Amino acid sequence: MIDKLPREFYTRLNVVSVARELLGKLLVVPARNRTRVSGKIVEVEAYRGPQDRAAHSYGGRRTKRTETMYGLGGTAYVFFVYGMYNQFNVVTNDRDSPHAVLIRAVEPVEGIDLMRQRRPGKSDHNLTNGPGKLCIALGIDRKLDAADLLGNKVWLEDAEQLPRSRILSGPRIGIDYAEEWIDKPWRFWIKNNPYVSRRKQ
DNA sequence: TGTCCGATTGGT
DNA sequence: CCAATCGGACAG
Repeated sequence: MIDKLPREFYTRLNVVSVARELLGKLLVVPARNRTRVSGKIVEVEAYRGPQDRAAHSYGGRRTKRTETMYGLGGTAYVFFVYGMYNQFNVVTNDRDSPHAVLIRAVEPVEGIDLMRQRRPGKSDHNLTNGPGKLCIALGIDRKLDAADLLGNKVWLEDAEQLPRSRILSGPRIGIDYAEEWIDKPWRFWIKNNPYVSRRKQ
């Protein structure tokens, strides 16, 4: 089995670099009978609290929900929005430095039959091409909030480093309230990958 | 306790 | 374009 990404991958200081380097990595969730459901990360966004107006931790906001963002790099931050969807994030940097990377889309790799069961009626390219969708397909919910990514509930595995020429970037999605932070090009995706979420590229 | 709104999605 | 849907954040 391929090794889990080590702690040092997550505890680096620059969340934007970590976000870019997460492209191509494998997100793994164990399923029944020692099977796995997994996907290759194809789209991410960096959130650099407490300065970043778009981050939940903006201004040092520290509540029951955001507390997870203040944990050690290599922790899962799973939150619930719009009354129906979960969103999976990777906490980065040291403890008390509330940075995180939102995983916006993955390409199915293992367990695609289970993903189809969990997203009935959806075509394969529509199983995991959005942050809420991939949580449904992979079986991620708030029970995984604060899980250690070096533990056995959810983790990431290494993969080949993508050359910069295969990566595109642009502004983050759904943060119209973030004022001067709206235009930061902190969304990254793999060029021409069909599993990147829809809406402007 | 009451109000406002969201790091989205799917259907019109 | 817009409704769904409900927990989190914050004011009072």
